[in-house]
Amino acid sequence: MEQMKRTVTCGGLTAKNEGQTIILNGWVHRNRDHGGVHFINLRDRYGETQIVVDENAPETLKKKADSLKFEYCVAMEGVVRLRPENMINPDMATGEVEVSVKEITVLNECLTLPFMIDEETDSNETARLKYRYLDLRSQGMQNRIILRNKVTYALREYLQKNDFLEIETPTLIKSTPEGARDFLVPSRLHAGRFFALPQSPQLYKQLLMVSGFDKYFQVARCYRDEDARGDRQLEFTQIDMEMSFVSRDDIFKITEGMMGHIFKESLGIDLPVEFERLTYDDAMNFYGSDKPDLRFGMAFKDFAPFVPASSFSVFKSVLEEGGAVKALVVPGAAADYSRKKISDLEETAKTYGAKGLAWMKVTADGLDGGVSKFYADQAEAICSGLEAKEGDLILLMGASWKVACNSLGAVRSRLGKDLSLIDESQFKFAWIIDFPLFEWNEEEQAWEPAHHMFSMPQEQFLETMESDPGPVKGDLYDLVLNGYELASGSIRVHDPELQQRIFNVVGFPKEVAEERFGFLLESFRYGAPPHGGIAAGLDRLVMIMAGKESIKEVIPFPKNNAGMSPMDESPATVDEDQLKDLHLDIVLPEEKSE
RNA sequence: GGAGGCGUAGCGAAGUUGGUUAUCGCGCCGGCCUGUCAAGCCGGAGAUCGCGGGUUCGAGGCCCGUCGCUUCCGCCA
Repeated sequence: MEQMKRTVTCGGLTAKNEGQTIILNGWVHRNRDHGGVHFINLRDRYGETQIVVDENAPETLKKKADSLKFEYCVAMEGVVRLRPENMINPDMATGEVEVSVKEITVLNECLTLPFMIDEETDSNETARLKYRYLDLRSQGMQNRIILRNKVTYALREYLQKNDFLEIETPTLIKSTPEGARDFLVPSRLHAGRFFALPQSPQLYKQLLMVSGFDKYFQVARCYRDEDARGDRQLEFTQIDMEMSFVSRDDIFKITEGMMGHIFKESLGIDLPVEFERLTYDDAMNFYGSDKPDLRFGMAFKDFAPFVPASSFSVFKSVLEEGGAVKALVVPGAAADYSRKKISDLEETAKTYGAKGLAWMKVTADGLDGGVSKFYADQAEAICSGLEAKEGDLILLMGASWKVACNSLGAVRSRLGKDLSLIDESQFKFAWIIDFPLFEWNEEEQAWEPAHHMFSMPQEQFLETMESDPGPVKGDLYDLVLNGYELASGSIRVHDPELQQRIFNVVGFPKEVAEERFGFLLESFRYGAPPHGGIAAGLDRLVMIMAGKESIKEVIPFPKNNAGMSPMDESPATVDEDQLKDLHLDIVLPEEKSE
């Protein structure tokens, strides 16, 4: 092997190398035998090079070239030469040159592939995950893993330059049952006790603030034992940050700077210096989502003013019950949207709890179709109020405020895709600010934290927090990008008294708080600085940058949506002895009878 | 936990209102070919149509059940 070690990579040859004798190591990407002349594309992660076996090559060499199959790992020695003028391949980085091969060594053969290794693998996901090491050979996966590396490199570079320290926090920690379900790790040394894997380094990064590490970050692996989705995995990576002596705007600034640096360094794209800001209320009222895709418009209009004068009773009772009636004007869609297509949209709305989706079309003479007869006499006022023009489709949603927003928001998102309103090349960031701190839980008949309990209420609500929790806004913020929640953070509570007041509002017993995170609360009594932070999903960020719709496309070895790995077949059963060590008995759920 | 979609050769797909030997492309095997770069041409092998049951003279297509995957809701920041 020693003498067939590569002297150059498959992406490294240009006209400048003409005449050099070189050795390449790589994989057989394509093999084209023309009888006389024979071409082999050799590939490694740096690129591809065309190898030529000339017609006057020795028979043994020709035979050897002929025996090479897809993905054989080979070493080739040869001479770099310029391709004939008319044979230059402009689509290939090394397209000016080719290597006239003198010796071929097969380093390892390859079985018949389960799928072809192309630009992108078009095989089913299970096969891709089972043979992930092959899937990762595709150009697309290689590019995305390389992009991911560029992103983590750039963010570390930026944060280090801004005096942040990268500090590791433990991944065997105490379970906190609030929020997502924890992954548990049984303790061998302490029978009946468990560690949890962190859902985030939240408590530890706050403790680091108490310790005086005033600018912290970590590329942190986090775990949540919840059902997976296209943009959610059991384990995922967060760009976790925390700062002391800062306000919300300081955190925005450093995050904007970091994103700017990441996009510039890894994609060559200039982002705006500051991102747009949108309150939670506006995001919900206008786009029906707390993570709106702002690459297209179609903001909702309020339809409530037109309800009382009409005899359409459904909307009337919605308003009487304190709900909302919202309108979505779809420009020029009246002709294209048949009853069938509108009822498809209605189905989308229904998955979000809506009971129906009303509609009407704007014609030259007023309103037509759907519920138009109830609003005929207000046609002019409605059209000017909603800024609707002839040929537009008006969709109307009446429901509780939240259902109306969410369901019409889902319809808007779908229309954005269906009508190709989205410029896929755009990256549209926005801050969503002023989230409510508390949410009313109808079932429990109690207030609960909208996010978590450690976020600071905004100053102007401090006095009325207990008497009227509903309107209390927190110093909470999300960063959204193209319709995805990319990052989430808050200014934290660092005052033990204020923290206790928040526990009281959500009915969180003092003893339980003491038992769960007493160590954090105690630390606040030792001169804890005011602090706040943010955590951004690295997988989601890279996914969006790569133009993909699943984070599995940017994670080297992801689980499938059932939370399993088809490659190693984990999770798996373990030996009795292991269970015994851990003091565990397995009780499987009973078989369904019948 | 719930809803929709999918399951046909190693991979990707087609398969009309149910009707002989289940079709196509890629890959695989054999042969031909002096410049291709998704090479081309000729030939060949390869499928109990996810599994189980039912309706029918006859099921890849219809019905019921079941399993798997997938998208979404719930859940989750």
